[in-house]
Amino acid sequence: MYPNLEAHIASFVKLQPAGLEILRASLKATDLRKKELLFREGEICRADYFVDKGCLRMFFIDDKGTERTTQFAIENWWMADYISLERQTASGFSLQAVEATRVLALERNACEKLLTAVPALERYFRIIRQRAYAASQVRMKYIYDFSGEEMYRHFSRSYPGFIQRVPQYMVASFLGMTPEYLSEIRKRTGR
Amino acid sequence: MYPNLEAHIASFVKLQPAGLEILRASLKATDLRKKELLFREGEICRADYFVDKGCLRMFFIDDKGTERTTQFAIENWWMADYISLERQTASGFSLQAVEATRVLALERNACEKLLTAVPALERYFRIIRQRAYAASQVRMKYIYDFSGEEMYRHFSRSYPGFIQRVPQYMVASFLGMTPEYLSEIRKRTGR
DNA sequence: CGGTCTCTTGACGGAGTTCAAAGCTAGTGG
DNA sequence: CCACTAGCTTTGAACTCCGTCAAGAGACCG
Repeated sequence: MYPNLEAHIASFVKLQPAGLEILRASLKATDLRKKELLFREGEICRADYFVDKGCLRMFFIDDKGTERTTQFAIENWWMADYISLERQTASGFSLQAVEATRVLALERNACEKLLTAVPALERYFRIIRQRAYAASQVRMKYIYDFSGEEMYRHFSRSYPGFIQRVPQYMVASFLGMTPEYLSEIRKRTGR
Repeated sequence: MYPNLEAHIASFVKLQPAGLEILRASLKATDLRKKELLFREGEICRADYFVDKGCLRMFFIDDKGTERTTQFAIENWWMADYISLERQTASGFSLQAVEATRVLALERNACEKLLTAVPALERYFRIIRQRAYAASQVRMKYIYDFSGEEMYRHFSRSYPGFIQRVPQYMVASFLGMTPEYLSEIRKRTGR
């Protein structure tokens, strides 16, 4: 039914057929066109989204009206504003498809019920969240440690090909710099 | 036995007496003096640490030899380098007591066994990790959005009193600036 | 009290931003 | 399938925030 997600879960915990059924019933598959939004700044994040195919980004608009991309999510990543999702309060972010994207949405109430019915998934999400947090610890270190140029070099080495998938101004805002400056760096470092 | 941690867990999940016993047996309480290290950059993070009393910080040394503080943890927070902990590889961080601190250490193997024996704790840690991750999403937003001066104002409003607990150069490095510049900001904004 | 750690001050420099304008590219409709 | 347009990228000059360096003033601990 959802081979990518099911394989992903299976690599962490073993589900009973009954559990798998409940999981499938808890999800809603949605296809998004390029630039389509799952929710907008000020709205509530209603689900945790698994990227089945494609790419999502999280961003907000700063006081000067510029978009600032804080995260990307590609295949096999979950993405949500977890504060907005937990408390059902207005989100400070927007969630958008960077390209044509298929997501599996696990809505808040469905998630609660799912975890009660299939406790083995608590373990799956515990591990997933721990890894996401670990990744953000490392990323924080890069932000503290690297200059703009080092950030770009690190990023383009770690995710070669991803650069082609995303417009450069989004990469720039993700790296915490202006598109103009990224352009200058790319000229210096030879694309 | 460990009233702070046990109350903290109880606010999320209900443990059976037997589970509580196993939990207690899995922990090691350690008292640290000011500046004492739990592990050093290049060593392995062997446990997840719960701050029972006091304050920890995570930091690394940048290429110029300057300490950069990436996180603080106070009472009722867990702290670890989760990549080093999961893979048992060398950590890119050091973990240090900012003041006299009492931690409860949950070592990696003990943690594995504990979670197998008491699956209800998977839920506790899933929620805790999700909140930690949510906090890092918000923090990331501040980092993208705020100037140095705004970061300081936000920080000193959000955690009044914490400033007094921690030397200023650690606050500066946490805010991503030099002590000299923080000093200048404090002069401008009236302490 | 003496020495080390911490905080402050000020002059200077550089990484990165801002603004404006021109060149490209890709998607869209005819 | 081409032409047009809107959006993306590049360039360059002026500017600014913040880091660097160096030196002095406190403050804390033995």
